[in-house]
Amino acid sequence: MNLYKYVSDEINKILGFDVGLETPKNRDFGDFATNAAMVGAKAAGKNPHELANEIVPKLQELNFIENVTVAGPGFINLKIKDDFILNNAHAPEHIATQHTLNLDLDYGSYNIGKALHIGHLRPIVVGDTFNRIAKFVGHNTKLYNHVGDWGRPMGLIIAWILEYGMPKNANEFNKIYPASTARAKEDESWLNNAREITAQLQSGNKEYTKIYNEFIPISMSQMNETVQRLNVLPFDSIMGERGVSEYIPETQKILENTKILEQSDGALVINVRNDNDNAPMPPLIFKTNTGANSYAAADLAAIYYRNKTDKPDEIIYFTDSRQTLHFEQLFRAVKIANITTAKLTHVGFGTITGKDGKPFKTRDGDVASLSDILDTAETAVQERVAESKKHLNDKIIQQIALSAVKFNDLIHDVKSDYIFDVNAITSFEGRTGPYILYTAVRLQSVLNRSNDVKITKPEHHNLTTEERNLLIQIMDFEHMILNAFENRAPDMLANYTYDLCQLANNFYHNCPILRDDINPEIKAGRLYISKMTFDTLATAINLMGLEIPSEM
RNA sequence: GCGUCCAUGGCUCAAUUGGAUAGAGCAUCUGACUACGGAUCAGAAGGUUGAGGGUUCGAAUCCUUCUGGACGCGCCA
Repeated sequence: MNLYKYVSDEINKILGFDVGLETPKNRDFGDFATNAAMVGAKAAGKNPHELANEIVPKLQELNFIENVTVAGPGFINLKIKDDFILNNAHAPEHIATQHTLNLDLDYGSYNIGKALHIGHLRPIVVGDTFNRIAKFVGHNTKLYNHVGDWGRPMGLIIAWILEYGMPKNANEFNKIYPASTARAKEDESWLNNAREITAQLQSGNKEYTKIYNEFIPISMSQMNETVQRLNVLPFDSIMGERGVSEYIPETQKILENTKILEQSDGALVINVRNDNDNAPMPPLIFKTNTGANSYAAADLAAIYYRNKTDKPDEIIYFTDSRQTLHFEQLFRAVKIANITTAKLTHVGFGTITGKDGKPFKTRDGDVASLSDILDTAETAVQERVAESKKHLNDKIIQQIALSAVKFNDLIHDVKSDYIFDVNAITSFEGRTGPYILYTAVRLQSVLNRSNDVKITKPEHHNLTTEERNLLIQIMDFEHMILNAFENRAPDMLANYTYDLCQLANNFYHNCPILRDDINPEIKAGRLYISKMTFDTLATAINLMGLEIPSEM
């Protein structure tokens, strides 16, 4: 049961108007509180306490209410009956919403030429979890990986290959783009050559296409390998810039029909400025002066394509917040040309930084690759396991390491930068992924040991404070997950899960379950609560794309 | 220069989107029935929420000025 919604609905019904229901930070006040008396006082011409005293008797009639009190400046605090909590708490199930939305989610954005690096971590991890959340609350999603496989980097790579030959493996391939970029910085003719090659590739040059088709698979298979380690759901479409470029002519026609394409210094641009803009708003470049398609053209064509094939209600992009201006321009252009009526959303991430507050680099000063980061975490787990003289297999070590990296990523507010401190996330003490998994493993261990006891809902069970708090948290899952979806904020899920684990460990310590001196009735009640807790935790862990190890 | 975002104990992050006594983790100190699994749990200490002003019953949250930082501002993606 969604306790919050139930209580809120019942109160609104009995009072005849909608009140704002809150859960007090301090549990001593009660399970729920409303500020209705304070909000309504002025309009009613009464003081908050007077008004509160009129409301209280009505609320006392509700059969699930233990007591109602007025406190502070006029808060009305409610306490829910224990029996009601025990009888209505259950582990979360998929939610069937009345308004199922078709959502196109865009994240990942591999770049051909560059191995996946730390900058890909957040979009993929957060995007994946958001996808799982969206499905959990009843929406349809389609996952797009808008691969960067058609822009200037292709020209730079081809130019290099023309001179030095085809790379033999992924490692060799990875060196090409940085080398060619460095050369372009010093040598303008090299850059111009690459730009020219890019334009010709895009218009079908056979020689370049042949080279292109050879290195693309090398790069893609390497990136797919890395992503598989992240345990994320597969993309539905990896149609990248090249794939959507097929739709650029149709998109261009729409833009021409609406007469918004303009010539400017040899380029084709769309003016997206607004009269009340007080910020610089450069035009969106559709085609460059060499005739190459810009990334904006690919983005426009992608929206055109998705609108046609998916009829999405909303397209959500998960990228670095440095692209905010680009998406603002893009969304304006879409609106002007009326390419789709779908809502367009950009979720912009902060940067992952080192301790110095600058973008995270390895000790050598290079951008850390995603696989390096996972390797580092796995090594740290291995050391930790060795210290504690345990023996865990490779799979478990990977599961624990991944939980450390992903949970740390998910728990941060997406908008803000966060510091990637290898030591902190691999110490595994406190608020970490391993803590979450450990809690689940212990609960599972208790459940496994209780084979002879049937786990059913007890007729009656006197709740301890720990049990009560835990059950209320479980009953808050649905409310939380709906909020996480609405706010595009998977960090709400991560924070909730951590709180759940704290309460679960609290319960575990203070409420012995299988010990011999515990009577069978209490044992049954606590097993019931343990099972529900485990199921809730397992759901949360699954939504974060993590796995519960068989032991730890 | 213009714009966007940010600033919360020594450190890393929360705060139900305007609610009550600002909560956790790390680090520090003290403890836990001879471990239903100690990667755990309990307690102590640590705060004028960057600074000033304003809005109202009520501000970390909204407005404003300032300070400090990150990022962005036409042919890169």
